[in-house]
Amino acid sequence: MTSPFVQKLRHGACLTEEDALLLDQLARPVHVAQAHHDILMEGDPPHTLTLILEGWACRYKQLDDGRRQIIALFLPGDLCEPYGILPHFMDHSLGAITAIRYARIRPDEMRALARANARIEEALWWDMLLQSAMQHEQTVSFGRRLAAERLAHFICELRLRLALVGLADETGFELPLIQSQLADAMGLTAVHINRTLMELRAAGLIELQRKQLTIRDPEALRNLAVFDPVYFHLDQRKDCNG
Amino acid sequence: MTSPFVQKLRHGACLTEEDALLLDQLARPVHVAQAHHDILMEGDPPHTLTLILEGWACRYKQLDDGRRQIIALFLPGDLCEPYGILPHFMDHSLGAITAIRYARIRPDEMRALARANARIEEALWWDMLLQSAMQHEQTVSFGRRLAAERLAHFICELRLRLALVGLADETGFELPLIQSQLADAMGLTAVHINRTLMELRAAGLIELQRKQLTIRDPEALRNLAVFDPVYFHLDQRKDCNG
DNA sequence: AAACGAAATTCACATAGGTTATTGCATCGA
DNA sequence: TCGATGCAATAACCTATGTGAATTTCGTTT
Repeated sequence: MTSPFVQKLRHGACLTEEDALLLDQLARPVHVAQAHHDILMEGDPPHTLTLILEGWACRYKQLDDGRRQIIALFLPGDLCEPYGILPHFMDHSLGAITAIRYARIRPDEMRALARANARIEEALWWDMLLQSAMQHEQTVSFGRRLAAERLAHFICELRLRLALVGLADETGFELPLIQSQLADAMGLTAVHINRTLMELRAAGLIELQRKQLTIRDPEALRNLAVFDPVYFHLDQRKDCNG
Repeated sequence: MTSPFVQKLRHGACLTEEDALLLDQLARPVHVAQAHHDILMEGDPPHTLTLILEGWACRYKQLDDGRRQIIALFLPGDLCEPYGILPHFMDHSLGAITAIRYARIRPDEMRALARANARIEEALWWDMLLQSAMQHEQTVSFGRRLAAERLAHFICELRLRLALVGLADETGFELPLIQSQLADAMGLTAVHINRTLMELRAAGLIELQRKQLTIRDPEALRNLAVFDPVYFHLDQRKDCNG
């Protein structure tokens, strides 16, 4: 079984078996965190990068009056910070959504590996390109998409991200977020998430029960979202041949 | 006169005179673009990084029905893409807001320079950290801040960014955006930007006439925005001595 | 100074989404 | 079996922001 980290990075560059091994060796030892617990809090010195191995986590900020915004979701294989630098102090928190397994990686080691291995370096840069492109789409969603479009886009993007690490197929995936977490992730309220979910259900686009999201009509969902996956830059990889 | 690029990067790492020279030599030749013209359009192959030398530019996306979202503003000294990688095809457009002067830099040259010079590498990573932190704040703004808070935050952030390159002081700066551009940048409509601007004026926080933004009450503005500049990570630089 | 066009301002009205509260339904531990 | 508890669903009402016009101001050109 290849790790989700390697599995994801292979979409950005051609990695050999040896490259895969080098990456996986960095990702030790394995740590765990319980659901709803913080891995890092705003103001903490991070010391290491965080790599999610299993489960879901998120980057979030909380305003003084309690308003909370989830800035990014992290799935298996996701690096929670750009690989080359750590801030002295966190300007946001990193929280586990489900129970998670994760690794802590020192950025100087990551940098040394990238410097020594052009394929790995390429893969890591591609990953940053994708992270940043997803941030851009999020700005577009929050700024200009209606709730239903926004939710549809979110589902399409999540499905593709999970598919890259073998955790989703055409028909759906496991979505471990409750509606208030969805709300915090989408810049809406829980009540409105509920309404919008109902709307998508009524339109026959999705189903969602017991944390299992089923996409009933993929094309209609993509159309509503105007989801175009070019921003994943899956064309960046040179052909991997012998 | 040090270039705005070097001037900005000096906030992220200690650069010698020689480092500054190396960076400035990369940034040649100089190109120009007229106000309102696109430098790169969605779908174009970019070939080079874009470095803004003078004037304002922006990253934006346009939806099919005309809705437009400005994703980021680029000021003098700003690199419009992460320095180490270019997508094969742009997933967004890059447009000049004012007339601009800019340089085109090949990412392999940028990477080579960073690899050869640890101070420059550090500075570039800090710049990426800042870019990404600003994106996070934008998500918080769009998701959870009311129009007046959002606008106030935007002004505080812009002022600080411009101050880093000597283009703003405590009292204000030149803001070359018309209200419909402000609207596209903040995920609001021009009418509501107008209302909100009026509100901030009426509260005695700002003035804005003939593209000159004056901050009348900096503290009140910061309070309204709950603006905390820790996310600029201005503490990252090791002390620069002898 | 007149004339023009772009931008700012204002108005009346519409609506997407927020707020607060209630209900029902699982699940779970005692 | 019985409350707790957490979450989904829904309802009634509210408000921040959007929409689609005027109308006014202002900078620029003639």
